[in-house]
Amino acid sequence: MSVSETKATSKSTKRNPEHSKKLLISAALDTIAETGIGDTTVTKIIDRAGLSRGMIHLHFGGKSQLLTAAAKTFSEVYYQELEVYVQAAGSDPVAIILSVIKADLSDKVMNDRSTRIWHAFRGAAGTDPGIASFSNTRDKRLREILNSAFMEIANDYDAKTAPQQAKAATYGLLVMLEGMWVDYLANARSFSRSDATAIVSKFIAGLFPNHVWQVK
Amino acid sequence: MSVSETKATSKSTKRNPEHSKKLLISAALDTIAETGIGDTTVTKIIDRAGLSRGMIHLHFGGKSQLLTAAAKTFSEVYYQELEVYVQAAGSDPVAIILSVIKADLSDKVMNDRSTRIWHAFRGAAGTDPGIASFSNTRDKRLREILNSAFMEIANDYDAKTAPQQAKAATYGLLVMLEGMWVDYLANARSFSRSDATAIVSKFIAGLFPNHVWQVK
DNA sequence: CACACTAATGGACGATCGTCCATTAAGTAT
DNA sequence: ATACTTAATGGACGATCGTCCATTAGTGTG
Repeated sequence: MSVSETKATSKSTKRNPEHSKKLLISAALDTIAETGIGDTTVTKIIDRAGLSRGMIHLHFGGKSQLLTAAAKTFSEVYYQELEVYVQAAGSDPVAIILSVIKADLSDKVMNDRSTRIWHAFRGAAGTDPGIASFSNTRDKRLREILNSAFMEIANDYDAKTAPQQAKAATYGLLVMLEGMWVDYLANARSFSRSDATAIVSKFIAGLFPNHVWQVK
Repeated sequence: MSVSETKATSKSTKRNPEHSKKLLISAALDTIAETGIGDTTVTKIIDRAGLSRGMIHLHFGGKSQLLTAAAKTFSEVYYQELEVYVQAAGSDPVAIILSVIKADLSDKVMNDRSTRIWHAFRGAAGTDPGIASFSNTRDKRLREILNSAFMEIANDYDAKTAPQQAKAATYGLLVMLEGMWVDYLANARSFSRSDATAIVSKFIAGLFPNHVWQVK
């Protein structure tokens, strides 16, 4: 019997270290989103996870290592989600850029929880080196994707100044998206994804007016 | 003797409640910049201020009230500094907008200390209502100034769509500046004020190409 | 000089922090 | 069944948290 098991790793009830780790990371991220990093305590985390007090020290060695692991997980989830959108865009540079915008402003990527967590980790990155390394991942990867796409586009205007134009466009788009995350954090209730998307597109269109920046 | 006193309120050494309050607020802001709000303790604050333990409770009633007062002070300082730049710009809408950009990216307004404090208060605004009220001041005032200036400019292109254009330009510029503060926070060492200024100007120029967006 | 007022002090309080470990319990091998 | 391994538990520990207040000391008035 028991030949068919839906998941090899999910025994659900008893003795599952891997599941416990994930539970702790998830509970840590939820707590950070709710109270910020400074007010995130081991008591809050283990209460939310429904586990016992010693688990954090057992599986991660301490609270700070758990938070670092949580930052890593959070960064990876963002990156994976982004990649899905970019892959679906194909090879057209305009489509790629629009897909990044669409992804970064989607409710799956940018929401109440993620903006709060992101904000907390950004603040902690100045002090905590472990968190800082994962905090920069997003920028780095985004910058690569956008810059190469903008380079291709800028070449249609003036090949000589294309590198500078692409660099400026990349930076400008990145800070706009970054600023919109902050705006969402501050005014989540009144934030409009469609308005945000339209305005970013309008700004990009001002730089490269011969291309069609149609958001679909 | 002692007819001439440089400042009426500065006795410097003994018994100066007003000076003590300012000292506490300043020490609180420094501590927030260094460790974030969650890790800001009364011990760190009074150590930095060089005052005794009971002063916070005596002058502010508690730690949280001190932090609220600190947020208020910080917001006011930013607002005052901004006003200086805007007033100097005169009545030309382009000059006003450029002055806001210049002010927001100046080393006096945007620096290591201010970006960290701002970031900390932004994060706390979601939980602490007292801090939240001051946290929104910046956006509100900036929005008013920018929107009326952009309205004037947009009227030179198409009076019918001017309100929407102005609104979009205002929002886009605000999120760009916001994003640049975050970029400064994350990468203060490599951040270039001149590059940032040039790129913002370039984006705005893309929206209103008939105007001259010369940064001086 | 004596008195009232209040800024300023710093230690004590209970609560809560993160860490650690002796103990229990579950899974596996012999 | 027995021995072994290890996930999981939860209480105890010293350190530190914010608050509070009895006390000290500086200032102005009679």
